[in-house]
Amino acid sequence: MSLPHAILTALLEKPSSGLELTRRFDRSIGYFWSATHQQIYRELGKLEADGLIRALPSEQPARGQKKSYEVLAAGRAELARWTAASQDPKPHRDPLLLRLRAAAVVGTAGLEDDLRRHLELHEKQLAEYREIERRDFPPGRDSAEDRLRHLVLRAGIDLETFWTQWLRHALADVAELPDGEPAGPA
Amino acid sequence: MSLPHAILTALLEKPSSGLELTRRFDRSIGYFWSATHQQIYRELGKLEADGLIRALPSEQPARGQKKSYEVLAAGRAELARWTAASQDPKPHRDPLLLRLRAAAVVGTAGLEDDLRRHLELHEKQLAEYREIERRDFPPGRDSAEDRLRHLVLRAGIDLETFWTQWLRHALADVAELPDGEPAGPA
DNA sequence: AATGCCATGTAACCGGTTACATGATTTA
DNA sequence: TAAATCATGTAACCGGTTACATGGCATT
Repeated sequence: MSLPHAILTALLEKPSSGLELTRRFDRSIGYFWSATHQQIYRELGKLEADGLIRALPSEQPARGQKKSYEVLAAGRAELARWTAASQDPKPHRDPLLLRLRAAAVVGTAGLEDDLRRHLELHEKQLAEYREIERRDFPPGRDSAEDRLRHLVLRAGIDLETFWTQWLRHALADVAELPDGEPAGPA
Repeated sequence: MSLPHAILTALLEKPSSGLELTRRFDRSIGYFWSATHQQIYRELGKLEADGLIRALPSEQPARGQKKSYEVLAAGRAELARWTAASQDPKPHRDPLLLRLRAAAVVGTAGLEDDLRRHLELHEKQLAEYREIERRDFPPGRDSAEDRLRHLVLRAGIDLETFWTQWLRHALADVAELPDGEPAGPA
């Protein structure tokens, strides 16, 4: 149940319409919690029905008309409750690691290209994060909020760094392996 | 669409019944693709209907009776196809990073305990991975299959290492921040 | 008037989660 | 024979994904 809280956070940072939220999810928020516009509109409806947010009264509510929302006191309280609540980490699900394991059984033929492609994507993402860090977090000045936001960005940078390094190892290993399937099961 | 392929891989490594698969998912496979027994039985039924696996004929198929499966040629081919196919990386979804971002808005009160708990869980997982590495991958000997399996385990070790380090940074930062909510929005 | 974009939605589907049901086998 | 455990399943739900629909506004 994280999507409503992601939206509450985004709306507290700045009241927005559904489409504006969608764009912000495509950018910064989506780096660790992505959402499509369909999800966002659906969730905005629920949050409004639950009394956690409200539409800004200025605009008339009609189809095709922009409708902006702001967080109510109950919404802020719910977000604070959720942030402080204990939550178990959900298990990973990584198809790429699964494919490597499958390749140990059926062979590595065809894998190398996609590993290279993934490496490029992660390198691109890493560069993007580093650019954000350079722009938004110059050394020296860090308020309380900045400290936390920088910490989150650091997680993104370190994760992408890990993936690029791991993929380089993987490519080196796969390159010197025979293409076909290995010997049968033990 | 990774669950069926995770099952095919597991069955190629060793033909098994549904419950045996469930246990193997709890152990090694589940480290990067978890599944419950309900999912597994459902998927075994589909895979059998699609002609990718078959029940071993020895056992009688009755409720409460063990039923083991093996992979057919079509199943192995499908797994090889999937392993080689290009697949886009799916976007991350990490509630913990989201909570940090929310904490930048509503304050860090109550967060510290859960960060500590997560740190302990990741340290435990890391120790488990390292033990597996010590036991299954002694230095020196690595066949082709071993090389790939070791690579996957290395990903687990490095990811857990990242998380433990990041959580220690996070705890240090949160500890020296005021508990309450920070100043209002810009 | 036609085209294209902005903005908000609806509907169907699909995989994962949770709760529960049922039969068979072992052990007290 | 009662309880516990092994083993296989069914059903309802829920969040995320994909495809499509509709209205308003700006440009040509």
